[in-house]
Amino acid sequence: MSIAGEPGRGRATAEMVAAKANVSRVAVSRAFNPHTSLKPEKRELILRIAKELDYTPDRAARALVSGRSHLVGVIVPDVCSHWESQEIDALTTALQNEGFATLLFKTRTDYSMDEQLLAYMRGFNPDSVIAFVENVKPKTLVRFLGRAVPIYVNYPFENEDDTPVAEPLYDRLNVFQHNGIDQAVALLQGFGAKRIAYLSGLSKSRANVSRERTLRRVMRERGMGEPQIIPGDFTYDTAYRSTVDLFRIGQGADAIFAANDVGAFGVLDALRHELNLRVPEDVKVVGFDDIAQSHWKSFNLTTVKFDLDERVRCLVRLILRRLNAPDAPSLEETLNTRLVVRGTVG
Amino acid sequence: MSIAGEPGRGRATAEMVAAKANVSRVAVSRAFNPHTSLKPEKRELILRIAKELDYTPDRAARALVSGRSHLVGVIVPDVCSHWESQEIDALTTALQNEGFATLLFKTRTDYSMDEQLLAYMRGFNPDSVIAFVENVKPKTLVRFLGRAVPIYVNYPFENEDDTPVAEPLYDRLNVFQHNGIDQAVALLQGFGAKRIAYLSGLSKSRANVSRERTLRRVMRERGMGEPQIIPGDFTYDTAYRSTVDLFRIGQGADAIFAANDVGAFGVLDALRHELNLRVPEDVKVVGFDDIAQSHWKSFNLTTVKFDLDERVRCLVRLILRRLNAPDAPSLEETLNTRLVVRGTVG
DNA sequence: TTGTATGCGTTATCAC
DNA sequence: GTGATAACGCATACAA
Repeated sequence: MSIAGEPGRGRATAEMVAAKANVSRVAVSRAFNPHTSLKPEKRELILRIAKELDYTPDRAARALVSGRSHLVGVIVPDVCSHWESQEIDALTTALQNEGFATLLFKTRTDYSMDEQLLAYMRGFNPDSVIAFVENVKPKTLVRFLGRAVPIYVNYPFENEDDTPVAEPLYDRLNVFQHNGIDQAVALLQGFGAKRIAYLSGLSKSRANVSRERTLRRVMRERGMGEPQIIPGDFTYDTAYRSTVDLFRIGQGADAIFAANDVGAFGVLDALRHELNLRVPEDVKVVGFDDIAQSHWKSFNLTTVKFDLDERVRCLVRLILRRLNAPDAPSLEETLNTRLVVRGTVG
Repeated sequence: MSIAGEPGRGRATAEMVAAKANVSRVAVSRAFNPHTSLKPEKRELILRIAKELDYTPDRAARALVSGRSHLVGVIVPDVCSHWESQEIDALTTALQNEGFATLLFKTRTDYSMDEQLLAYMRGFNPDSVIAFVENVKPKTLVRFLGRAVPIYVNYPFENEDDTPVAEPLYDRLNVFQHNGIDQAVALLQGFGAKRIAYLSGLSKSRANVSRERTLRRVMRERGMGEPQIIPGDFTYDTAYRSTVDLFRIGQGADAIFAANDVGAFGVLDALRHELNLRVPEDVKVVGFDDIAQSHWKSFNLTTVKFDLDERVRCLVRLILRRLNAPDAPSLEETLNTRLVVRGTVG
């Protein structure tokens, strides 16, 4: 079972393949780079021998000379948060299909991201970086990226000056939340809800702030007054406590719009198991995200949905476009939201 | 467009730092490798200049010559499956602290893993690989790993010949499930359960087979006869359907032991919302994993727990031990389970 | 179409 | 303790 070159441990190298195929080392390199010119039969031969020897080009070496690591850094505060884990999953699959690998970096859950982590990350030379964190300014991030251009998932505010800034360069996925929120409020209104409470997410989060502002505007447009804001941080436990407080200490509400699905679960459990209220008869509940659990019978949650697959496609497209045109000005993609109606409003 | 030597785009190199600090390029390299000998003041100076220039050693170049990529490959079928996402999260944090980055690879959910993915992964030259998949034999995996030694999470069977095999070399984390299962069955027995059903996980899964066998043995030892096996695949939906079938078509049960927590959630929802049975009065339920959701009020699940932190520590220890002794024989670590008692048994 | 020569940024091996 | 020099494995400009 031993072969010339002995690839038992320590991988086969291009040189070994070249030797066995009676070609030059360069030919082997070319065989693995589709756009180069090489006689088809020769390429075929080389690829066959390579397979025999279990040879794959070393990406570290390739990265060194080509300046492409084929690594995409993903910075997350929490891998196991439901929405993010679904997004990482889909993103990894999509990137894999394009020949990239996902490199995971974890920040602290409080959204802080120190320069040490950034410097550490840069050492791996990612071709691109997707930041799920929101507290780090592009200006800071860019310093640590070498040639990579960061991608931000952006939740545009109402009335915000949105002209792209030239410096520093970063690409954006703009997620417009208006449609879904408007549909949700219309549904609530149609079922007679008057007093709507908004269970906030982390106050630092742009996604949260944007949701709250949009909700405010939509309700105003529909002549429904102001939503009552109750404190939250995207977690189940806080949502649970806040809901109990809203009804035990505060004035209660006809409907609760939660900043995310997991928070909505906490709301539901508090309403049903602690406050003995019926959903949707006594209180209606709407979430945000449409994570996989939302269709579970315990929750059966009406929620504002992102299209995950479309979202991932946008991100991958941004990466590829940027790699094809490293000097292009700021790139953008756009995504919308829509309402998924289940059992918690009615 | 941009000026070379300027750290704006295109990172600073060791040479630039050397020039600015008036030292040799080699000194810069040494400054970043703690165990090398360098006059402390000199090291300090270099590190300061490096910080000024935002310099970090390029890991691709370093990997090329040192043979260490500081990349740990993690192969998962499903990032968003609850237990795995928690494990990936903890693992990434732990690895990051040791200077490694997590490289994510996704297999198909059906546990298949083709050689194309393996070859692809190997190109990145991971220092170590942790396989959460169970259908790939070490013998196959090793072919694609170069110098890395794979780590398997192993669920030893009862009465299994467990002498480590010399060839191929791989390291193992042995998870003994007996303690937790025994405690769970004792609790069920203490509360008078006689007919226990086991909601199976994927039948191909070693973890599942081991759980089932251990449950069988524990029940036999306690004079409780055989468990009834109902089909499952670790998902909520299948668990839900199987539970309904068990009571509508089959004979029902006093208690259901689910192969994982998510399955147990499906069981709970089916019992309460579809079959109008009370838990734990009519039917008792036990899960496996103790994921974060299990303490949620909707579920409040009694479950067999792995200690996640301990598990991650074991994995990291295996990686470090192996890197320190690449030629050592098969390494092992051991982990136990225990019962977490909540509200679904009583 | 093919081969030769060079360089990518770093660490290891020697000398001193 | 320090510096020159040689790898590491690959891709590309250039010459043939």
